[in-house]
Parts: sequence; structure tokens; C-alpha cells
Amino acid sequence: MSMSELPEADSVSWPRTMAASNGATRERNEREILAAAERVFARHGYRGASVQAIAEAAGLPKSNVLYYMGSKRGLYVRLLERMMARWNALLDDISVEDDPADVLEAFIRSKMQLSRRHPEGSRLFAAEILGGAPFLQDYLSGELRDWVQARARIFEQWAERGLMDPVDPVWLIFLIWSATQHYADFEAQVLGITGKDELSDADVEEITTFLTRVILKGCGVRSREAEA
Amino acid sequence: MSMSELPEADSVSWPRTMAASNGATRERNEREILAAAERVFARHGYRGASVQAIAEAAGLPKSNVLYYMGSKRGLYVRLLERMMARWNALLDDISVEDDPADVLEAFIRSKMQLSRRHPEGSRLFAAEILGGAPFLQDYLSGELRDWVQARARIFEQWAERGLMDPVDPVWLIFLIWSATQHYADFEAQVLGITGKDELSDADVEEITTFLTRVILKGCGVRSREAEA
DNA sequence: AAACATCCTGACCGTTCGGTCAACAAATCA
DNA sequence: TGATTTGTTGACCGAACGGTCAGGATGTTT
Repeated sequence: MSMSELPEADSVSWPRTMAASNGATRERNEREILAAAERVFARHGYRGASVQAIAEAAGLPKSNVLYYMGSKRGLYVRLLERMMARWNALLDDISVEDDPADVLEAFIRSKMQLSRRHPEGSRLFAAEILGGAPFLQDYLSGELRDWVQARARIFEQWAERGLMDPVDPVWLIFLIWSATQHYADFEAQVLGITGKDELSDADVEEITTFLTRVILKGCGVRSREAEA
Repeated sequence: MSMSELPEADSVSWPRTMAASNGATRERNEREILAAAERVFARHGYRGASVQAIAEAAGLPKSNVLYYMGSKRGLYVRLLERMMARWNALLDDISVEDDPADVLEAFIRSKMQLSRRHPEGSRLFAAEILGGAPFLQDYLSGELRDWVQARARIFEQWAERGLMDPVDPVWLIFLIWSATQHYADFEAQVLGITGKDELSDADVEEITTFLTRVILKGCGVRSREAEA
């Protein structure tokens, strides 16, 4: 079992020709633009975001943004791909031999961390799905579906071995996704209701503990040692 | 305890003068426009939605939409108010004397029904929050906050009486909100992963049962009868 | 029929949209 | 240094934006 949270792979595709120049300027500007675009797209959705707004958020003229990114569409796709790469790195290999309690807790914890470390990316993803996933349909019914099904099979085997209740594993995965995603996507609601102006590390830890306890207990997860 | 799901209150504010005419035309057209607008706003967010697109979805010329609704902004606000009215009708009065199991199940069930009966409205609400709740901030930190706090206090009293585990009631409410909201907001993801092209009534019933069982068990909810 | 309010909509307004381009500045290579 | 790539940006394009308005269609009340 691993839950590598990659530093930022970013799979860059350089323009046609690239001299031996180190390209430091390009790297810095692209980073700035991507960060700004993630914020703007997350807040207003694909259609609602304007290149002008992204440029202003990045502190650059509009032309410069298009010089680096080519088009609004291309910029958006690139952000989605970056977010999917982060997502894919979550809990990428687990086995029936692992302890269900450990795996589920690691799952909840790492998903919570993803939402916390990349709230704008999480919201960008949410906005994309909310709008009917026009760019991600293939990913959802392909890669991600396989990912879910593989893990679902393991959960089922745990249930057969009596390590947890025989709950539908897909609904369980959705429960964990939704409960954790909520704190990024509905941040405005959470803050408004709790009266805080941001969630501290301690808050996040408390929520993580809460979710882990309720969900594990709710699924009747028993520790591996108790198997025999 | 009641969980009235109002037929559609809609709090209409008629234009200045209104002759004795029945206004059937107005009523029909407004209904069409509101339904179309809810779909378009939900899919593209406030900025991303265009009056032209709403008009086309309603099968009317753009001028006609503005004739009835005045402005894009006014139309959006009206939709939000309608959705908040539905939301407010949820579980509007519960008491410490109620059975926690009954209340929590009714809560999960009615929230799930809200997401199912008004998926576009749910997504509209989600898009609003996702974008930082520019129109709903006051509602969130006012009415809704009070709503949550009142229910939280009851949950706490139940915990004191040993009817459920002493979990943080606010996190619990968020858990229920997120888990149920998920099936409207992330419908595209749910369908893509399960391979279905829609969720049947039976699916929804199964999910509701799953959520009820896991969450109640996870919070250690005991039935009222066992109190003594 | 006359009078009146409601309903309908094409034409139009100023602004912003995504994107192109030419001209120029800066840096790197030869 | 001269040549070449890389970075920068204002001006501009056609299309779409939210919104206005005049003027005709429709319908209801006298």
C-alpha cells in the first residue's frame, strides 16, 4: 500500500523547438498562470472564466497568457490533467492482505489532504463534474471506473473474510469521496456556518479523525489481528 | 418532527399593476423560464450562463425572457430563493424527545429526496457555493447557521443521554449533507463509474439504506426504547 | 368597436469575449 | 558582434454578451 503524494509531476509538453536555454522565465510564468487559472476556473467554471480575468490574477497582459498557453481550452485541459495526476497517485496499490482499518484510514486521510493541499484544484474538478464532465467523461468511465472497480473487489473480499460488513463497496467509496471533497468544494458553506474564517490544521485533523471513526465503525471494520 | 416537502411555494412578486386577468400566460412562461434557467445556471454557473442560452432552452426569444424576469441577476436570485425555500422545509422541527434513529434516518432520507427531486436546483446551489457563495453568504452565516446550531444542540443532548456517541454534531450534519448532495452534484461521475445511464428509484433506495445504516451505526445511535 | 393592458420580438447599444498579429525588447548563440 | 531565438504587448478582429426600446400582436373589459 502506498499513498504517494507526488511533489508535482506536471508532464510538461514543450513547444516545438527548445534551444539549450534553461527556460527559467517560461517555467516561472507558466507556474504563475496555471495557479491563477486554477483559481479563476474553480470559481467561475470553464465558460464563466475569462482569459482576461486569469491574466489579471497572474499579473500579466492577456496576450502573454495566450502566448504561453495557446488557448483557453488548452489551458483548462492542462489543469484538469494536472489534477487527475494528483488524484491517480492516491492509494494506487492496495492488496487483500492489507489491514482494512489501515487502508480505509489512509484513504480518508490522503483524500482529505488532497482536498486541503489543492483546494482550487478540487473545486476545478468539482465544477467540471457539476457541468456534466464534458472534458472528463472518458476518464470517468475509463481509468477511474477501473480504479474504483479494482478497489471494490478488494473491499468485497474483506467482507467475505469477515473483516468488515458486507456493504456495497462502490457506495462506500462515494461516501468517502463526498465527505472529504466537501471541505474543499463547500468551503464557503463550512466557514459561514462554523463562523471561522479558515480551517486550521487542527480542525482538519479533528474532521479526519471524526470521519475515520464514523465510517470505520459504520462499516463494521475489524482489525486484522482479530481475523482468526 | 416534520419534513414537509412543500409542493412549490414560489413566493411570486407580481409586477406593479396587475389587472383582473388570470395571468395564465405569465404563469406558464415563467415556469418554463425558471426551469430552463435552473438547468443552464447549474451547468455553467452564474457567469457562464447566458440569457441567450436560457432563452433557447425555454424555447423563447431572449427579449421575452428579459421581459418576464427583468435581468439575469434577478432571475438567478429568484432561483436561489426558491431553492432555499425547499431547503428550509427540511426537518424543520425536531425535539430532544424524538428518537435519534428516526430523526437521522428521516434527515438522510429527506435530504436524499431533495437531491433527487430537484437535481438541477441542487447543482445550482452547489455552483453558487463553489464560486464562494457571493449571493448566499448572508444566508449561510445567518439563517442556515442558526438552523445547524439548533439541531447540533439536540444531537449533543442525545449524546449526553447516551443515545448516541459524543460525536461533533456539526461535522455529522456536514457528513450527511455531503453524502446525499453527492448524488446530485456528482451525478456525471456516479453514472460514469457505475456504467448506468441513470439512477433508478431502486438505486436511490439502496443508497439511502446504505447511508442510513453506515451513519447510524457509525455514530452509535441506539434506539430510544433502550434508554432506560 | 373602442380602449386598455399584456404579451411579444427584431433591431440595436456599448462592452467584453477568445484569439491573432505585427512590431519590438531581451536574451542566447554563433 | 551579428544572428537567432524567446519573451512581450497594444491594437485589432468578428462574435457573443446583458440589456433597452419601439412598435406591433393579442386579448380582455367596457
